[in-house]
Amino acid sequence: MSEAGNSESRSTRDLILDEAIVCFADRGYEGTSLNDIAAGVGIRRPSLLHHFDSKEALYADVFERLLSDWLERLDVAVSSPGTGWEKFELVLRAGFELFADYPDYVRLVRREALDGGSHLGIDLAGVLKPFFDAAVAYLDQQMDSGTFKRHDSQHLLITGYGAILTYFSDAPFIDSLFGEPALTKSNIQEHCDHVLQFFREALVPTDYGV
Amino acid sequence: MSEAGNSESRSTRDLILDEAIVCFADRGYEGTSLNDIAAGVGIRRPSLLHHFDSKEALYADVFERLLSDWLERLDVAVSSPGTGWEKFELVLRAGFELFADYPDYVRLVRREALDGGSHLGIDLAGVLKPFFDAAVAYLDQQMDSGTFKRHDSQHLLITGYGAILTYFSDAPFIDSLFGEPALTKSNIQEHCDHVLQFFREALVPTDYGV
DNA sequence: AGCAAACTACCTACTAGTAGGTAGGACACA
DNA sequence: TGTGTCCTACCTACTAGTAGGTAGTTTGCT
Repeated sequence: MSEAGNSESRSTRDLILDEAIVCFADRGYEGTSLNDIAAGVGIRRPSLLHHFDSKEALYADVFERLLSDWLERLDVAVSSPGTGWEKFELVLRAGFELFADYPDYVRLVRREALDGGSHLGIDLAGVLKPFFDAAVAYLDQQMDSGTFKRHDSQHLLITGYGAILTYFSDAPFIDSLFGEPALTKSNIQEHCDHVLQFFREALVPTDYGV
Repeated sequence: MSEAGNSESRSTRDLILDEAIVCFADRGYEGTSLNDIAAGVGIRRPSLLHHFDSKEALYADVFERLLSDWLERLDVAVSSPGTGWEKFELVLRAGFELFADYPDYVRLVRREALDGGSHLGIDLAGVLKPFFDAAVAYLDQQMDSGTFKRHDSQHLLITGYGAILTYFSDAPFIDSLFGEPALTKSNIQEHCDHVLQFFREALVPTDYGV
């Protein structure tokens, strides 16, 4: 979160946003009623609507907060020093860390990607496209110089996006397949290490070693 | 589909199931009303409820049809001959083919995985777990014998699951990132080839060649 | 074959309940 | 005395599901 502090120091508006994220992530936009959110905060629906003009406006604000959090951390990771595999690993680990901190956000984004952004004024893909394009350019450059093995950069990124997001978004499903909770610290770490090993073996030429 | 024929040869019940799949995949369980589905078929809601006891029963039937379709094709692919990478590639390609045929099914499963199976009597993960366990055993055996490089089989499968499903479930989102439709025949083929190349480089030891 | 009972598939009209949203009053605090 | 925050009470629109009725077809009996 951008803000810190216990529930008493946070404004009602922030408490509503907190609760809305959980509800929208859990049950989706249509599956969540304003009554659910208001009840979670401990107020009535009309009081909630005093802080937000409408359900759509609340949803948009939730998403705005999410995106600003993400872009902030993404910027830090992307603008970090390092080259080749080192940098790639750093950005990927930052992504994992981000998602591990906000698994609710991940499920929200997944739902939005599924719905095609129909609830939103803002265009999720449009906001992320510059980062996507920059990543494509970076990968192409690494492949041109021989630091990375040749792959289709766009498809590679989508594969990575899917491999990482799915672990968080489909956690309840993976719980059942694994027979143990997917989102424990150690299991998240394991999956992160696995994805990194996987990408390294697919990307880094063998004569470059580790 | 299990059944074939044009819309006139299909029973009303089947037409309802067809429409329900599209609606549930598009807008989710909560976002779809029985009026939407009935209107898509060209009948009234009460007539729809003559064929299905309730909305939940309809949803369950949709899922039952989906699962039987999937398991049928999965069985064929899994029980195919072949060893090592060949077999792995065959099963993966079968999965891609299946998803390409029924992108709506993929989005439905994704939504269900997100919701944790809350709408369903049957347990999606429970049905798929035997296949998952069999795949884990197969991979472990390949790694023990040195045919595949060592990875965590469970995490490897989840990574593959995510990499493949995401391309279909998040297609509208990927459309925007790519700047062109993701679900064209050629783009699906490209992504399939990419994922296979990716997995081969991560799995097949270099001294085994192609 | 002819007739009647039963069944199928659909309809309109309704129920009870819930959704998002609004109007206006109570209360606290500056 | 404002101003901000909350409330109750209400609205309209929509939801899933039911009641009851009506064509048309199928079935069974003579």
